[in-house]
Amino acid sequence: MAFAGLVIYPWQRAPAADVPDTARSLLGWRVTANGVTIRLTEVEAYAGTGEDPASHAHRGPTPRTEVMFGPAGRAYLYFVFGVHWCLNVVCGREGEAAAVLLRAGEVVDGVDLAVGRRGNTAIRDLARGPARLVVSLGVGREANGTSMIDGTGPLVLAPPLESVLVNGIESGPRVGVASAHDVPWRFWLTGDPTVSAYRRHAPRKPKAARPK
DNA sequence: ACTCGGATTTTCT
DNA sequence: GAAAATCCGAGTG
Repeated sequence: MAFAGLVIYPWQRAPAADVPDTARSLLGWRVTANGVTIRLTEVEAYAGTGEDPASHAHRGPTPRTEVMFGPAGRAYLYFVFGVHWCLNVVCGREGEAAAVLLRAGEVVDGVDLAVGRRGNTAIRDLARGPARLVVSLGVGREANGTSMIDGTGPLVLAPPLESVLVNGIESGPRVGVASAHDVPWRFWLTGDPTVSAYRRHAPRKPKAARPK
């Protein structure tokens, strides 16, 4: 019997260059935190320094992206648009900076808790989008840098209990990124209702005169 | 059903 | 100082 703290999944040993394959393989896995479990239905891959201009780590380590350069299996949470948190699983070897963004999933346990955190929302929209997923899990900045493997942090990432054969897996361009529209590194379960709607990156409106 | 704009703060140039 | 891996509500067809 394996010691929980010593479990190493194969993708944790994979190099950063394999992050698209890792992302695809994580579909159907379960993320649990604070009484809510979500089955992943949509993810995106981000590669490390230099190769992927859409990655936060593209220009090398900074205080924010430091955790991405650490060992695979930790959580990388970032704050976006001054409003939302999004959750990534760090991938690649130490010193590399790949990550998989958890974009959407189906709440399979703790639905009541998730509804309490998300407010009046359709069940299937509870985790339909990266920021929504984080709200349902009830995590925030305190989870950044913690392991998602060994149970020492609030988040636990676990393989599917049974083989979750579905219709299939599709891929396409990543959502909302300001560059690299041509890289099909978004993966989702075909036809799953909890997959978020694709939106092309919308250019920001030039700043209007500020009232007051 | 779809499009548009605002919120709000961290990060890096 | 500007941009950012988003979400929600309002307005229109």
